[in-house]
Amino acid sequence: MGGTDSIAQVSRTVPVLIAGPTASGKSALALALAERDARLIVNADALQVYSAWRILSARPSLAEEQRAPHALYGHVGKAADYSVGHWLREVVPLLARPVVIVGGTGLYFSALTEGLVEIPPIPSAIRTEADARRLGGDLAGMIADLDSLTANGIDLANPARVQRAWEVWRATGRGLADWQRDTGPPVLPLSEAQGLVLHVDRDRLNARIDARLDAMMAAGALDEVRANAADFEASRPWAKAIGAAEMMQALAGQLPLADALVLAKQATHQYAKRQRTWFRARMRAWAPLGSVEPPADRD
RNA sequence: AGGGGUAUAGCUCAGUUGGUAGAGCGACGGUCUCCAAAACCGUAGGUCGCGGGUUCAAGCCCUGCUGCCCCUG
Repeated sequence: MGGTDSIAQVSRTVPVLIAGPTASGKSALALALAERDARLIVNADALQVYSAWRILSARPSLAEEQRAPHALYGHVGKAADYSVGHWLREVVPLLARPVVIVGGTGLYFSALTEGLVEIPPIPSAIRTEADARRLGGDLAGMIADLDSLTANGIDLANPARVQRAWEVWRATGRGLADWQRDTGPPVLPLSEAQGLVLHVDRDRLNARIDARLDAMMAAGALDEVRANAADFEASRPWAKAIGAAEMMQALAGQLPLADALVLAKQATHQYAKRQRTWFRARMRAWAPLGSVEPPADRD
């Protein structure tokens, strides 16, 4: 498959899932399918859920949102806690309608089609305690608290993974690995949907990424960052939009804007690489699809 | 023009009393079941500006040239 004519081969009945790296043209394809089949477009992108970013996260424009119903876009505020679990719970009721789920967050799709254990949310007090220990460099202490099954199953050099395992143990008194053994059936098995992964040649994708950032700047990305400057906290999930931190520095006069843009493009290339790795390794069963050419300004 | 400084991986730089080179970033590859546009792991890059010389041995010393920077006129 490849090109816009590929749409003809996509199912008109089952849920369609479209994954792909940033700037690969996912949104355009989703919109075409939504218009053809009267589908609801459901976001599967960890950053496009935040209301703070429309331009910087390459969220569908207002005009595009009017062409078809969109869900889970820009509906999360800065103060809210949000993660795969929240996303999955929000997706479930939407599956009653014809949908096309589109995004670049591999973890979200894996949770949807392969399952995710329901582990109780971590109380903020424990999160705070865990953050303090991690930042204090007490990774070894946290690892020592873990049960051996869990410890053997995670990357002990990865602070984020260790913290997650520790938080689960601390909040529930049960090891993460033990919880995960109880993973139930997926909400939407791949066999009941059509999974598509967009592929774009690396060099071409990087060029599209660069062009898209330039387009974002022309569309007012810097103003959007300025509007979020007052309560910008680099460690908060919503603030992780690629380019936000770099442009904040530029606005503060700590970095020439041109340099900030180079860094943002670089970071986006690296992000796209991580996405490619995930799709390649975890979504082998999904149908590969060439990118929809024209629109490089959207996902 | 004269004086001084500098020239080491794509970039910024380390290289101890001379024993044929390292780091960070980048690039490339990978991992990942709840902060995932996150976090983490691995790999590959250098005829040490060019030419002479001293030495068993030179990125390190001497010398000529070239580029760049600073100062003076």
